[in-house]
Amino acid sequence: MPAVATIKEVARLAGVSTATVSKALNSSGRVSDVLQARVAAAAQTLGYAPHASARSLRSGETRILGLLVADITNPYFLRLVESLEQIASAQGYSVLLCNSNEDAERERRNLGMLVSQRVDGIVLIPTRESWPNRVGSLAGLSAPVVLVDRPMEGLDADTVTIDNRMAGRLAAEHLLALGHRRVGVIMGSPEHTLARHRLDGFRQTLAANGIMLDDALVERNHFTEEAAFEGATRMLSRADRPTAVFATNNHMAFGLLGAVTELGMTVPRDIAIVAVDRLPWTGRRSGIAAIVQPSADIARSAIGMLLQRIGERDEPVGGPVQSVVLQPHLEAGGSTLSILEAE
Amino acid sequence: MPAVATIKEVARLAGVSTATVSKALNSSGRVSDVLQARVAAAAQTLGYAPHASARSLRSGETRILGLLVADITNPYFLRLVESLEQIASAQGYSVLLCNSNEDAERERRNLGMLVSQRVDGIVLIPTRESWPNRVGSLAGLSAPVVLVDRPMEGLDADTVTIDNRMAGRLAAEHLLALGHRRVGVIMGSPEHTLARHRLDGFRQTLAANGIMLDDALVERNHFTEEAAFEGATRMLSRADRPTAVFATNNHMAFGLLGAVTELGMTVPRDIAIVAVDRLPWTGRRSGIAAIVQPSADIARSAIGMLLQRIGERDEPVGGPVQSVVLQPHLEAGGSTLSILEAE
DNA sequence: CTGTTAGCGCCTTCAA
DNA sequence: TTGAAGGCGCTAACAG
Repeated sequence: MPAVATIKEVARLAGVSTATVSKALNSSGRVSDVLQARVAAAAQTLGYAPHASARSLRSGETRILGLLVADITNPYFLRLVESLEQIASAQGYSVLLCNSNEDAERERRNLGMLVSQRVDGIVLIPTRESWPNRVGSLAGLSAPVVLVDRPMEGLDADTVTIDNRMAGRLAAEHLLALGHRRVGVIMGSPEHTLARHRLDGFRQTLAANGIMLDDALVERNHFTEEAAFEGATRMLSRADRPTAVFATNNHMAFGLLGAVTELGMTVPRDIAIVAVDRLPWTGRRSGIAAIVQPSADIARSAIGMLLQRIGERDEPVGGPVQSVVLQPHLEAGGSTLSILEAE
Repeated sequence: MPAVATIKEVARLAGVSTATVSKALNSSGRVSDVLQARVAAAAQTLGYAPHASARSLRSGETRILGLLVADITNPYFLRLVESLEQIASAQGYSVLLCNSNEDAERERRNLGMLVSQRVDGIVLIPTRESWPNRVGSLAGLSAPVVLVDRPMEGLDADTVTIDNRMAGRLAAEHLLALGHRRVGVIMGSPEHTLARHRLDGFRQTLAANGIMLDDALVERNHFTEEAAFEGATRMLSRADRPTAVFATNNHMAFGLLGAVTELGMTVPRDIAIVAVDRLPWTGRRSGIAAIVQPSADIARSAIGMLLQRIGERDEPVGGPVQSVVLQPHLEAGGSTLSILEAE
């Protein structure tokens, strides 16, 4: 296993100085065509590839972005990672992927690693739990951070989120339009802003249409599929069970779907479901209506803001913190149970 | 945005030399308890984090592994990435993620990037198409490479694959046990070893049980969901359509599933399906039997072999090339259509 | 247009 | 036990 050639070896082979090699290969500074060609040839034959560590030690930039994701098993975050990688790559950045697995301590360690790596910027989907002085640590970071999906109280950082109240509202409007009156909600912990906003939007829209959301039909669980499964089983076993259910994210929807199947029910024949985020690879044919978060747009915004901050790095003052809020949209798939037709 | 503190600043604050700081923080060499504590305190207050680039320039290792994945939209590869990240992380390695998107040219560029980054090792799931001198380039690499899932003709590298003939065999045995006689296959291009092996195992097992696979019921398509959808639609529209279908991977299964739904059929009521890889997050309840590839084990083997090579780096000769073949297993889910019961 | 030089931050001799 | 010095590979500044 020979080590990769260095600039010095290229220089020797081409019969020039290392500075000339550098200039030739980076098209910086003037180099005569003859030497240009000779250097290129030498680099070619040696299979030269510049040593990124040496270069970033010198230049102070790594052309790497850190992706610190709370939970990569969430299909929505996964699609986000996919988009982020693609967009970063198109802009000439590589991507260091870290999964915190909803573990605060892992997030802390991963962040330290990204700092050590001197990544040029960080896309952070924070864990639900925090760790000691998280806000302070993030604020003191030398690399710009953009927060995605989950905003963070007190942190003065760029943010990309969706309008979660609107997500709830779209879900409610969809079910109302189909004639549903008795509806349930499978959600995670109401202590988390995001889930609460989705519920609020849902409830308020129902209320505005004269329907009072029965609190007994709001299952507040842990954010796990299992908890959602149990909650949903409970809810659907009631005599006065709802005709439609709103699931506030992918994990909730999977749990709900499991309960539905387990109970011998079929979607959308027996029950209508609207969920935030399309269930991956089954979306349009599952009979489940989805409130879709525009992950490609979110990724584009996030990387865009990051690159802007990176560009500003040497400026005296950075611009004001930006907060982009994107709108989700309904994707009914045309197959949700309609009470109107049934009647 | 202040830059991260350097070892020099820590040294000054602690009133010692940089060498002492280095020794103290890395527990290499002897340092008195007093200085040890003073250094630790200084590092703490300055928020010191060693500059990974400087360190790797010096040490010649990056503690980064490259993940070069052919197609991250394939749920199976995605689960693999998840496992790989987790295992690498547990071993103190970070992960640089690249998606080739089944594009040979992108793979080539990404590989160059990984070389520039001087990653300590590369997990490669190669694209189906090759690029000029791919084998040569990979063979000449200074970092060890482990090939996952798709072996590569002529490349002398460690490999982790599953027994693809066995995958076909398990699928066939499952369907035979359920009493199916007329079965179809939705596969990608037979030019690719992997798909061909799965078909071979399937066909041979049928033959061994006195059943001749009707070649008209083998849809050979591109490896896309769309192509599979079309092929499946064609197959299921026949008068003599099969009672069970084998899909050779996730994309094929999704296409097949789409066709089934589109034609108003239900799984497993109207047709039995067995597919390689569990459809993500729907597996046990979908009525589809899965030939499961043990992704966690595959990831463990791959990282293990890589770390072993990395450990051997300075050795005179590396050990012989290893080729691990893992066994898939059937996960029927108890809900596949049984012809026996139906009769 | 080309080459020499210095230094980015770190770790590892080697000498005290 | 501690510190001084050199060099990993690269590029920007300057000198020729």
